[in-house]
Amino acid sequence: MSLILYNTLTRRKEAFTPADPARVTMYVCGPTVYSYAHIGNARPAVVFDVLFRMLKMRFAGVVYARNITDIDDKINAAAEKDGVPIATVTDKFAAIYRADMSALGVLTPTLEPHATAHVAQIIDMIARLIKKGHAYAAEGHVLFSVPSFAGYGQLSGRNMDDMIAGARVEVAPYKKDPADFVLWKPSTPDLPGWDSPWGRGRPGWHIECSSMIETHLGKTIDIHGGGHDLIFPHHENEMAQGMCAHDGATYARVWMHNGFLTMDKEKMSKSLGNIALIHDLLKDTPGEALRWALLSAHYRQPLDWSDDLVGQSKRTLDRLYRALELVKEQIGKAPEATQPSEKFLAALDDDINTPIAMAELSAIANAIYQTAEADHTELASLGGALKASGELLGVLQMSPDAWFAGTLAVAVNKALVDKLVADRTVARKNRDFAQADKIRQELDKFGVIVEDGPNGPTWRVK
RNA sequence: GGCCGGAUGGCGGAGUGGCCACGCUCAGGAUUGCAAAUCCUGCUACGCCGGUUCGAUUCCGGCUCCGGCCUCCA
Repeated sequence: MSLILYNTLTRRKEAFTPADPARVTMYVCGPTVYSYAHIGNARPAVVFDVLFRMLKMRFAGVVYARNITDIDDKINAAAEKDGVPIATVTDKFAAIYRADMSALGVLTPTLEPHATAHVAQIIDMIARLIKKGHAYAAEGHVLFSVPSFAGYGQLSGRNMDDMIAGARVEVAPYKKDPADFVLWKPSTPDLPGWDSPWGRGRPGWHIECSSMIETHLGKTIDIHGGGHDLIFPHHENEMAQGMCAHDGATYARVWMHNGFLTMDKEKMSKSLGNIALIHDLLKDTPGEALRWALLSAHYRQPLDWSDDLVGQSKRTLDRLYRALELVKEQIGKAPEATQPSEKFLAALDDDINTPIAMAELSAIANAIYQTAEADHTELASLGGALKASGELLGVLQMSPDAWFAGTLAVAVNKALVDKLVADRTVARKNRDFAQADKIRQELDKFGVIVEDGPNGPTWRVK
């Protein structure tokens, strides 16, 4: 089986073959760090994390870069509001972003380049674009000349006439063509800026990514990913810059875009106010449950976020963890990850079909429940496959004990729960069921459920 | 206006020209001191209208509705 990926550029599923299997390159547009990230921001991070895991399993070397945009007017605004340097804002929110991603089981990318560390390279790339006749300086700005690149519009499937007809293109006196976009813009003395041949200023958004890709990954990368809303103008512009700087070399061999997370059927966005911050969600939901919810729909489909979705995800994982717990009880130790099941791999290989992959996880769990308790070989085998499959998806990585105790309110003393459960066991031995039920009701107040199994009682958080 | 997606059972969500997705929820049964967990059964799904076909949720045509991009945006 080979890996099949949908390519936005060709609008088809294609077999994926990297240019160099020893160095597969992937770049995904990361966050602009000026405030807390919402769960919609997490979708690309989680989706491409799954792809990163798949690539690592398959190829000898994978270089995955996810940038941190730390030059941006919104950052400037936030810093000015608090009267602090922009680094204070960006350092804070970059750290929070990393913590959020970690909680969602997202692996650290190979590289996390910061725009501020690449200003020299950005200036160099802009200078080369000017030299090649694809950009021009005007009134302290440098603009990319869209008409100079015949291939403009191929990614987003739009042509210049349509865009101008849309009449939403910013008109500025220094633009030679209304579609030209900014590579460098001047900074007033109160704004952050860097010296350049065109005066003190700061880079435009699109050039940052092109430059960081060139610096770390090369002229042509295998996979470029990001949210669907980045296709135009961001990725279209990135591609134009990269191809023009490199005499037409392919910029990205495969373009991938995830669909949106919606809330009440509308795109989650700060301006609409329909957002759920990862930071807040993690307060009462395990990261794996959020991750499961994010992967519950195919990555190119829209996904409507709701409390109900999170609840369903949590309960589904409960059942999978219970299967792992059962294996552990029967064979006497936690199963170790072996190999993901073939069906599971086949599902992910087909353009990262996570819903089918997740169905396979359930199938393995069902097989565990239906396997004879004495068949330790089979149980260990199934448990190992479940664990290994979960690993590729980035779930089922906790011990069942930790999972079931995970959301226990901090205020509740774990030792107290254990004591109450022990007291209840004594009551049951004495056949004092009234007392036993009373204790159970007590535990229920903490959200704790006691289950009487063949090997004594266990408890978990609802 | 231009470009691009989507419409599946109580909910989430795959997929397919004819047969079971899968998960969650709910109901009934088995089991249990009672529960929970587990097992069994059920809740007669595929936006509308035509067409092709022995047969369409799946292909073709038309329609309606919803969403996204065209401006910072994952």
